[in-house]
Amino acid sequence: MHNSQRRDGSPSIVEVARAAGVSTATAGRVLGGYGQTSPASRTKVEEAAQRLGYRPNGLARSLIHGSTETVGVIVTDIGNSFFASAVRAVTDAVRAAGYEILLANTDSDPAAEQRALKVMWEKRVDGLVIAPQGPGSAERLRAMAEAGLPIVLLDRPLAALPQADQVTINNTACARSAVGHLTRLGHRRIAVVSEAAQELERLLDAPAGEGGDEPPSAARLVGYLAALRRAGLDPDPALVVHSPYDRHAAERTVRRLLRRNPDVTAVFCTDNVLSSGAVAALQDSGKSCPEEISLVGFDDQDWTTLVRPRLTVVRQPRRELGTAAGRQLIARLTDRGQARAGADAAELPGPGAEGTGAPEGGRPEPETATGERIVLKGRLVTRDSTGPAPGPRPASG
Amino acid sequence: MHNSQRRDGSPSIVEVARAAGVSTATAGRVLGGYGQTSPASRTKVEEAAQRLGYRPNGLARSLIHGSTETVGVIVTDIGNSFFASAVRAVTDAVRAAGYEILLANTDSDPAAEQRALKVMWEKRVDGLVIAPQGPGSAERLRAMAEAGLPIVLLDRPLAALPQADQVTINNTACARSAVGHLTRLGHRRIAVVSEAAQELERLLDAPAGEGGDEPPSAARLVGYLAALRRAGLDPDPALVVHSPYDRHAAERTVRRLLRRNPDVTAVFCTDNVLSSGAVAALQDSGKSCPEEISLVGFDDQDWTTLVRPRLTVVRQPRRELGTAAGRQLIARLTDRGQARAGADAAELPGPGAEGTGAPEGGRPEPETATGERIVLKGRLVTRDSTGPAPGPRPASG
DNA sequence: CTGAAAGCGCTTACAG
DNA sequence: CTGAAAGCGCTTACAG
Repeated sequence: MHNSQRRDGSPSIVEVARAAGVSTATAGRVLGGYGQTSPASRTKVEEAAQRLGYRPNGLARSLIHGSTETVGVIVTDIGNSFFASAVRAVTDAVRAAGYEILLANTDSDPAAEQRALKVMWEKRVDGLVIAPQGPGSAERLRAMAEAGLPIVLLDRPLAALPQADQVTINNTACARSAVGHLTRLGHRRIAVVSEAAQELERLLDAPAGEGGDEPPSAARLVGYLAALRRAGLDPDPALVVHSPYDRHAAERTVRRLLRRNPDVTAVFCTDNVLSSGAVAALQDSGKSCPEEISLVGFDDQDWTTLVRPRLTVVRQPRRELGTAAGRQLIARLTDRGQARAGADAAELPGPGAEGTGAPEGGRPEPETATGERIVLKGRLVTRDSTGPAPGPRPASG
Repeated sequence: MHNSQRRDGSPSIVEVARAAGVSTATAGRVLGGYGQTSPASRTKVEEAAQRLGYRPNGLARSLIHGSTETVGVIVTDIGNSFFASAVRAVTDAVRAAGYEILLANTDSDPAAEQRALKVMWEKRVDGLVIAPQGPGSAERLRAMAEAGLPIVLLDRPLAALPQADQVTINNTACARSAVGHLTRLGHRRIAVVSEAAQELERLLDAPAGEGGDEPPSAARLVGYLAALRRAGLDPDPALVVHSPYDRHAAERTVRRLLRRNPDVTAVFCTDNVLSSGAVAALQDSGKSCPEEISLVGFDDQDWTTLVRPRLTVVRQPRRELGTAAGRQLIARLTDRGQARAGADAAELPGPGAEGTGAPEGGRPEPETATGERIVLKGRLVTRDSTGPAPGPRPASG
């Protein structure tokens, strides 16, 4: 009456074995569905298990197998609609292969990231999908990567961690396309709202049109600069404004921008929360859109077709990003180091995928090989918030 | 060279013990931070652990302790902004107490829910926060509840599972307030878009003004009916329209509604995705809002102040809901069955909390006791999408 | 097909 | 303070 039930009320395999009159090995084989068992012991064990309310203990199983069928997913904020969509897709992709996810948010706090990594590692996740914070993340991830834990970087690359796979979108090209749209409409005073504005100096020196190793915000700023350059325009630091990652902060920032630079005729926002702040600021500014001022947002959220004018945006394939990341991780977990999720990603509806740097087999240690680079394509969706530049100046090619 | 490193490359406590020249018990005490250890062995063991790259195995620890410091969180869709916010808050609440979360989506599919529950149970989560599907969920959860697993129901009650705690909002009162606002503005032909429209018959017979045990959609419909009744209006089944949980479906539904019932002067939407569909439909209808038609949405999302007219909505405390659910679960996990998160919830900024049915201590078996009922308050936020009913009829009431 | 035994990596009484 | 031993719940060779 005291030792036949464990503390959590669930009997172990030895109780079931005893009740069924077989050894624990046989009970284990029946209940775990491995090895050989006779129909006779099968019925005895199953009946006993049923009667006692047996429930397998995944911890013991994982301890032996060395795998938990669980992957860690670390993002900055699951409350952000971008990550909500992406994580949903990651979940679906890995769950289809029988994996659960352990979720953590970092709010871009290195300490929180560190803590999440430590806990997940101790809980023995089989792999990791992570939207890293920045260069520091590479240091935090290195030991895990070197120990052979499959890691897929989501949305943000990490040049210092080449062995990890990464799934990103072509941010620079997207931004170039958005701003190119504006220059073709004749705009010459084009502002950009960016989280990476402080890095303008550095990015001005970046090789023309590249930004593959930059985080999204910086890569988009590179695209902005490239588009200006192509149109023969000089970047004006006063029009490259920084905003914290918060809608109301972005609203204040844009309001101030427009007040101080009345000649601005177009604004490009480099992500979803900055976009909503900019819409609010514009509505408040008294300027008509797109007649007096044009606006391009980032990330095609539902509300962008509900506001008036409908917002021209860069659409990024959020779900596909998550799907590709999840599939890539699964490929690593099953193919054991010879993964090529590039092929899988190419099956995705919208975006194409470009895998590069695939390790050609034969290397004994995949740890020293370089990970997949999967780049999904976003695209400009032109709607009503962008129009010809106002004033006498004619549109130029 | 072969047996000093495990398959995952991480040495176990016995390797560390050997390297440090102590017993595994002593090594365990140092590395696990329990028991008594001398400074001498502490340094020896720590040095060895450092050198070998020791990393504790949480599975073994959990197997012994009988707890995993992990809670399951099951929602219909983390991609939905409501759950994205709520889950974020749950995560923060439980993480503050040292717990991780295992996340699953069900898409309201009973089979998916069943599978998630099974896996989480086998992985030995210490507790569960779940937005259940409906009555079937009670059956699926019963065994776990009876085995003593703490369960907190998020957003949706489950009358058939009284032992679980539940955290909901006062949906009926919110809806009554929203529709009351419309009747006071003189509207008499008020439509409602609801996922629970098919249940109208049954709900018409519900005790006046109650809806505490109904899922949100039904509870809101009850509130709608109560508000009509109070205004002396008879509900018209033609104005209670069902829509699947999808923005575009909702848009079509509302368009059809308005076409067939040109005398409708107000529409109440009972959740966030239905609201965005309705806004789209209204914009498309050619009717001006609020002059010809008023609209009340549900769930105060960012975009509701970005559209014109700004949307009048019922604001629900999404984050607080998640926080209260997380705290309640933690209370159960630490207080061992004597939890009272009602007090905690009352500390939350906005909403008040009403705990009822708290079990008064002394009962030997908490399993037979009834769980907490925490009800958070939503409220109507009046903006520009609601105005006086058009036509000759004066406002009454 | 079946069972006794060893083991996954750690923790916990129990002696000393 | 320390170590030998047993044990958490399961799986895996190894004999039979």
